[in-house]
Amino acid sequence: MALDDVERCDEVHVHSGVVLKIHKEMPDDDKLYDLAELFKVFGDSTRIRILFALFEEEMCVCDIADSLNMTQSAISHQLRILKQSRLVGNRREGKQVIYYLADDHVRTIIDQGISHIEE
Amino acid sequence: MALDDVERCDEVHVHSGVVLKIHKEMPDDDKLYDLAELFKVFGDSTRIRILFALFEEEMCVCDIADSLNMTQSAISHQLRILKQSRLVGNRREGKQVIYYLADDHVRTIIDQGISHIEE
DNA sequence: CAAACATATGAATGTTTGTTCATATGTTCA
DNA sequence: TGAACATATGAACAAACATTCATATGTTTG
Repeated sequence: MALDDVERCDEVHVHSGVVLKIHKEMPDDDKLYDLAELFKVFGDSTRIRILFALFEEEMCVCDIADSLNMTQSAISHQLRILKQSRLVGNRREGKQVIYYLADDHVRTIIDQGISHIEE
Repeated sequence: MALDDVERCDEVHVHSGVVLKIHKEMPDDDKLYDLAELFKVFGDSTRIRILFALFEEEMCVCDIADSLNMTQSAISHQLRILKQSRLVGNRREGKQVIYYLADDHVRTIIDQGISHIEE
């Protein structure tokens, strides 16, 4: 589909200078996709609860499932998603796998979210 | 379902002190739900693109649709979601409705997201 | 090596969600 | 007031998703 296949409002209302600037500042599709994917990960309360749990300290899967009162399987599936987006890391310790927060962005993003909803 | 209906790992692995602390620090369900709902809003590339457009300047619905090369209806549906979560505001100016960013959290959250994916 | 434990994963299922299409609401202007 | 324009919205549909269940993989220990 070409760029101009879609309806337009009157020329009066479209300021082509701005439209150009928007195109210029807009990240490319890959980056927009990655960004949306990242925020999607925060968009589930189970995953947010996992992150809050890991704010306290690193933990094995079973401890997380226990703290959140959910099944091991459900938690494991969600940890996979959190790990794919590099929000958490893990390491094996014997039979267990220990998960931990990957970096500080997690906390900053969640804190900003909280201050938004608390306004 | 009671709190202890779910499987547990060996007592050795559950540090009840930590579990208690997690329960203490964990926001209540309403807040977790609201937080997840908020991030869900960021979890769609169309909505992110709308926010990027509004970073440049406030705009009417038609200009946004135009800049993003999408239908008025699709944009309008998404603006409704953005407005519900108070990320954007709007005002009517004659036939048009002008949308604008509600506050700075939007920018901070997106910037943190970008720095995470760029790491 | 076998049993027990901890975690991961594939398939199935019900739910949520983004877009489209048709149409309704609201505003201006002739 | 009626036609034209701008926006909003409900219904429908396909795609994405979270949990469950069954089972596989990996690790320790007797």
